[in-house]
Amino acid sequence: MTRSPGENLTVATHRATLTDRYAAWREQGFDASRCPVRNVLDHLGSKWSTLLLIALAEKPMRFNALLRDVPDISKRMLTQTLRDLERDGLVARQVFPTKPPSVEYRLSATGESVLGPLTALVGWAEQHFPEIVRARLRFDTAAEGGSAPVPGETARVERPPALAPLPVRG
Amino acid sequence: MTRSPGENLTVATHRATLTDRYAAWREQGFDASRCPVRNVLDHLGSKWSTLLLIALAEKPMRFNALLRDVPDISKRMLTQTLRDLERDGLVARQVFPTKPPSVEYRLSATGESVLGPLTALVGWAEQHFPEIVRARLRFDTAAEGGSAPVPGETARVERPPALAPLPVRG
DNA sequence: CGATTAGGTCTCCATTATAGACCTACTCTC
DNA sequence: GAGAGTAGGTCTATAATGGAGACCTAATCG
Repeated sequence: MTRSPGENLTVATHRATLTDRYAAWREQGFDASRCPVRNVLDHLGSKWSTLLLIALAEKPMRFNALLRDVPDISKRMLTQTLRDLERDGLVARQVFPTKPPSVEYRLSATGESVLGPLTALVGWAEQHFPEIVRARLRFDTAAEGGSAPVPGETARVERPPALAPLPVRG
Repeated sequence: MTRSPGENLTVATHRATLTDRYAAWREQGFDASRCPVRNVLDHLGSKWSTLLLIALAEKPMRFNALLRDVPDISKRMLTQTLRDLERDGLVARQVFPTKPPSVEYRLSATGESVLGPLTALVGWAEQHFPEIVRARLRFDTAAEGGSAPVPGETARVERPPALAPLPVRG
């Protein structure tokens, strides 16, 4: 489990773990209400959730502080995302009886527990970001410079064809 | 870094890391094109991406195999999600010149490298799933059983008011 | 009295997701 | 050689979601 440079072994382990989990979900008919990926990760993956969790990782914050801190978010989305996070128990909302009542949001224990996986993912994203940008450029220029910019083209075989021919029929 | 039960120390580390990263993004004006969270994680978090990555973690698959395997996905979304993943370089698309040309999708090296963080996140999701379900129930019943089911209610202060009074004004 | 702050809600429009019909090319069956 | 089936999609029409910004309530400041 120590992050050695030879990741092949750990990749195999992850593969196995995920395959196993996936099989289990399948067996349950992929019931959305029982599949953690569809149930939990969908929320986490939404545009603002991660950003808010990271913002709140530093310290508890009030509504308008978050609004200022996460520049492009609208009030509506902030409210809704915070509600979702609160509903899932990742964020706790606390109202203080000040003259205009102030509301503070903070990570719950559960919310803190997600920081680990989240850090791993953010680390991955930062590490592979240049690579991904390059891939996008390649893809986009390939799409433009392809055989024909005509949009009505079906089944174009752009990339070098084959290695293992795959059975022609099932 | 060894997953000991006393996670407080590691939580502090993650907190620090994320806070640090967040500050860096802020300094760059949160430019979306430079922020890995907004740029990369958004894609990964989309409804189908994770599921497809997990499906492909097991073995390369063809279009219709994926369509059958991930039951609720529509053709259009499968196409689009695969394109996105291909564009980001996480998935490689390979066309075989069989009689009806067949297309195989497989994880690229980059795609494999995300399995680690992904496994961590999936593990977290499965581990905390019951907890989250409970939180949701609590939240939903609290919302229903609240003072009034009338939808036109503003600024309700449902939860027990205060502890630290927070400065009344900035 | 009018302006400002806090913490939202509400409405409206634009974007995105989804289902499902359709298409092309080929093979197999009869 | 007509019709059905398979592979890998595209296209269209509609439903759901996202986002900008107006609006609301209560209190305090000038």
